[in-house]
Amino acid sequence: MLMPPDQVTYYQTVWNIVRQIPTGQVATYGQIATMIPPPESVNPPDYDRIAPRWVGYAMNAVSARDAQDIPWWRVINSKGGISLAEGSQSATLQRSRLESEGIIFNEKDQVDFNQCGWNGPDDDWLRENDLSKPRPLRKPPKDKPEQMNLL
DNA sequence: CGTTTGACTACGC
DNA sequence: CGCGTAGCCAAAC
Repeated sequence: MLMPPDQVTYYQTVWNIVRQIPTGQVATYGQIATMIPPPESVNPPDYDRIAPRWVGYAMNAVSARDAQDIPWWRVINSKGGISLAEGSQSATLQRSRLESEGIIFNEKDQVDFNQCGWNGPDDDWLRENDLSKPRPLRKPPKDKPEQMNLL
């Protein structure tokens, strides 16, 4: 079996992660990038800024055929907005699909990560796939002010 | 074949 | 907060 180029591996890793995003939740490009170990050719400090773009390339490379298999619309940018060209057919489709999953966009066309942000795959899945745990997008709800948790 | 252009993000003003 | 920029992979011009 032929060994695929690194790029193919990277893209497939991205797609595998995107497949794990549950209905009604969203992940960011940067969040997905932090799960994937940096290639040796990249300086680790640079990786955090470079890799999110690679995730964007991977999403751009999702073919129409694969799109059935990959919930590409659940990947948005770090500001909580849709990165596709505003007004484009793709952007409209992405937003409508998210809204049909119950996701709310505010007046600035951004979602609330505390409400719909994804905190990453299960630990078991991450371990099986040799991936790192991402920074959670959704902070633990402090809905009980009277109950102060341990620091 | 050099240039441009992205589905990005952290950081410095 | 908003704006500009660096960082750098591929694919389309």
